[in-house]
Amino acid sequence: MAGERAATLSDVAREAGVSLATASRALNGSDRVVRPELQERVLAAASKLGYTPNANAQAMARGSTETVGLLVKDISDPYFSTIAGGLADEAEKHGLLVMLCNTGGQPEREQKFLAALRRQRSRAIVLAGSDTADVRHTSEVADLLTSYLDGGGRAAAISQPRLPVDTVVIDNHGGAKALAEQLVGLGYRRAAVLTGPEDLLVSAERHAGFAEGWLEATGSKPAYVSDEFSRDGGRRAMTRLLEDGRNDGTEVDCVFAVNDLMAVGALAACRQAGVEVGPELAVAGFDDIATLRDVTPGLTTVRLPLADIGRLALELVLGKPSAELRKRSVHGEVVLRESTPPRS
Amino acid sequence: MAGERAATLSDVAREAGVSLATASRALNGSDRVVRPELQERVLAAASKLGYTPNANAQAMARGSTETVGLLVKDISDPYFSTIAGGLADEAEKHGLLVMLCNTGGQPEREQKFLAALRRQRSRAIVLAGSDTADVRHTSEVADLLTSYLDGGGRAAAISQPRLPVDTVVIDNHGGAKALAEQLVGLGYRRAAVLTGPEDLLVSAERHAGFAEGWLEATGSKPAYVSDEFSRDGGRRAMTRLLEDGRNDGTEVDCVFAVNDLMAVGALAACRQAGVEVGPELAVAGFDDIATLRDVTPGLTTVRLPLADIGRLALELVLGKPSAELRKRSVHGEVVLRESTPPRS
DNA sequence: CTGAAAGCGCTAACAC
DNA sequence: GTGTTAGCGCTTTCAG
Repeated sequence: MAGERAATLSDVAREAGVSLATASRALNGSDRVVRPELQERVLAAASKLGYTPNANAQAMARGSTETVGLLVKDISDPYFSTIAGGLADEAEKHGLLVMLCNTGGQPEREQKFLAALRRQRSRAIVLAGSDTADVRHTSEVADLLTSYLDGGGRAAAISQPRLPVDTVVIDNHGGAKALAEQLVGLGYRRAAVLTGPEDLLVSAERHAGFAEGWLEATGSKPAYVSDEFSRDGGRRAMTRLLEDGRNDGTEVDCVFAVNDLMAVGALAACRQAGVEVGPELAVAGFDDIATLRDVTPGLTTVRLPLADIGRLALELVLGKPSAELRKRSVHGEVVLRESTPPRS
Repeated sequence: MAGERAATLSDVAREAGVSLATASRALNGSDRVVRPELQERVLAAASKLGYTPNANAQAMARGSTETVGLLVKDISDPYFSTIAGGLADEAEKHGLLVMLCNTGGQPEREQKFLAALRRQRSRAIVLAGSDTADVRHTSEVADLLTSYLDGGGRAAAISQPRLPVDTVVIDNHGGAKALAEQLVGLGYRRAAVLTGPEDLLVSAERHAGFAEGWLEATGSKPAYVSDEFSRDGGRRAMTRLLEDGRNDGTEVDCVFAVNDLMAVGALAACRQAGVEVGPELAVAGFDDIATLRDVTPGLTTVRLPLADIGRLALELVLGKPSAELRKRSVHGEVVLRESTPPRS
């Protein structure tokens, strides 16, 4: 069978003894209606020939596709894969295919993907986690998006509203602030924040929110240590924090890692240093990654409805376009667990 | 600007004062060469007009696309997202876009996606984790794949070789067997397996491999409890196992959960039941999910090079086609951690 | 090296 | 209702 030129619509039309147009109408229910008898003949011919419509040809003729693009920094990161899961689910409901673009956080790749998505005439593009303080890159992305939008595309971002598109705004600041307040309420008084790179917005916002809450509640600013926005970054930052504290007597009683991955790294560092998290030192994270809900001690964190965020972003980008930019805010919820027991 | 019909190749050609053919050749380096001067003129015109090639049109004219499809059961599951990450990386190197299809384990969806991918004329399709003992569904998928292949498509699977395509075979049996042997070597004598649904092949294979290893080493077959192939399934199965053991005196000293997620659920169940994993009861998993490497106690497991598996699958499916089906075996490596200390 | 022209497979006016 | 016939935007013979 191999090599057998795939059956086309005209093949089907010929086989059914009808015109091209009729075959087309019968096969895809346009507004026009086809006589049942013919309809059946066409369907029969199509299945006999093993006909499969050519989506590319349809896209050309119709001027629109059935695909949406999703840009993430790293699909193997549970934060993004959970968002992707929600978005993929929603896409399926709309009969859309999603093009997964793994940028690896590299600006060039991001731009390349954006161009590719534009070439594909993707119906819509959702950008997740592409927030940097890198102004140059941000403006290049903004330009690419703008021309994509001008061409009739739709786009949305999941992040902070720095791009000229609809966005699902995650309240990193508020969530971290609420967490700080709760921790102070539990009796903690000396905090440190484990942050990612300075130019990573999520990290910066969570840091700022926590600092603000902490300052308002205690009158003092939390210390902080920066490292990678990853499990190992968290471990290293915590190790450094522990060492420094011992050397200069600036021990803290509570640590906020700006995401769960870093928090888990911090947990590991504590374990290695013989510090018992909970009784001796409180540790909290952010995101509430599902697979991490079983670490011990249970990690206090700020829960984000990640899957919903993905769904929401797609809804937003598929909804009817409006002149002004839309924003949909999503708030986190503080989840207290054993890693931050009430301080006695 | 909006609404402005996107510039086409003919616009560019006209603007540059050359023919359509020349513009095409200049813009995409066909085998033909264009005089540098003209080349430049075309490039200039293209950038002036903000020209973006239409991938759908190219696909039609060329008869081939730049996309590959990836079917996974659940992208938010770290097992799949890690595979997806590796595959996406590799795809990027080849300049390919990946269409992510989240099947949710539903056969109909899987078939729908396969059809969609075929319509899209995807260059290749990689199926991950779609292994059921459901013969009917398997054969329907096989049929769909066959006709896709006949149409010139390429496909590969990650799993067991039950489909008529190249496959990256994961040695679930061998890995589990090796784990069993090591556990016996550590001094364990009474094991139980926490399995997923009977018709899930990965689960069945791991169970069988473990049972075989255990039987050969101890002369007895491990008990087993089935539940969902998930964290909660693991928790429930473990809870039941613990209760039963207390009631009828069949306590075990060692438990093998067929994947890390279930193992983590089992850990939670033990914690709740006041059983100390490690000293009192050994627990092991399978996969070595990255984010789970920090649970306490450290989970003994069988490490699978998940990202490599994704990469490998793409390589396989992109490599030159061969008459006979190719298989690439991937083996797991037992990683001993604190959850299975040597038995004293 | 360049241009003219014939498709690629399908949809959507537009007639009948 | 159904058929005819232009395209959709690009690549690729086939002639020059």
